[in-house]
Amino acid sequence: MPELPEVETVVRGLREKLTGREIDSIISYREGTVIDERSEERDYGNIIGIHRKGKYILIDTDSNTTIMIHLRMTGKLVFDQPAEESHHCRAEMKFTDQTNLIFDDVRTFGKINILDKGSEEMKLSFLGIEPFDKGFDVEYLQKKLSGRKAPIKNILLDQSVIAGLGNIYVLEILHRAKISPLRKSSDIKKREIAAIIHETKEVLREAISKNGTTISDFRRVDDKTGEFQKFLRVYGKHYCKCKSEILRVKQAGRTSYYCPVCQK
DNA sequence: ATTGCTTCCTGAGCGC
DNA sequence: TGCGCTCAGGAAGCAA
Repeated sequence: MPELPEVETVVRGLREKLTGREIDSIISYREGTVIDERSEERDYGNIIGIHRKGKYILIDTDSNTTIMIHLRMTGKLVFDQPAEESHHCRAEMKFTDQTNLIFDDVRTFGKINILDKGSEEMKLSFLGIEPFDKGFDVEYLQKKLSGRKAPIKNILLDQSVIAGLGNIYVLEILHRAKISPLRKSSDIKKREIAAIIHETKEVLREAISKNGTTISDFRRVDDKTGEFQKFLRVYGKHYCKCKSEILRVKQAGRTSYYCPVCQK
């Protein structure tokens, strides 16, 4: 499931492969996957920049256009692959030099929004802070947690609090910070908040350096898998490194994994 | 204001 | 072999 490190990995791949290419067409093979919301009809233009906000991929062109892509759970962007080789091809971007980019998405939740440049600002204004921003510090998180009765796990998953975390990384962060995902947010102590901040940056940095986590579907732009799944400590595990059994519980509709001995 | 449930969707894995 | 059930989950939308 693409979270910040996987999206960052894809963005880096896209930047290398797509920068400077001219978009000839964008084909939607499924109703609702590609949505052109621009104020007027015009060419897509040449790709001049690719970046990321939270889990959203943003592709800028010189035609006053920003292409916003969200992979959701099973979306993949694969460069230079014939559409017929992709099992669940939902959309395709064709370039004037005959190369292409395939949007493959088994569960069809992913979306490609074609926008007037700048209008993504408003659309993404609900997003919270980026984990690598200077402002992501104890003071920021303390403010967000104070008075909140929901479990810490739920708050960390909230994109309007921190942009980019998903189920896997939130659980890895809490395990490294030695905090149970069940803890009430307002009860988390200052030094524990500091641990969460530190481990968030650390886990994300490590995961990006390993090209993200592939559990089942995630692929890089060259269709290779990530490697961080080898370094997970709780997600999907049966035993903690301390030999205790990892517990599984449902929180906000998602499975949480945690070690009742290491995490308090 | 905050919280939590349902919905979208398909394929894998399991029991019978 | 094949059927039906459960599970995986990001974010929107809605209800309490």
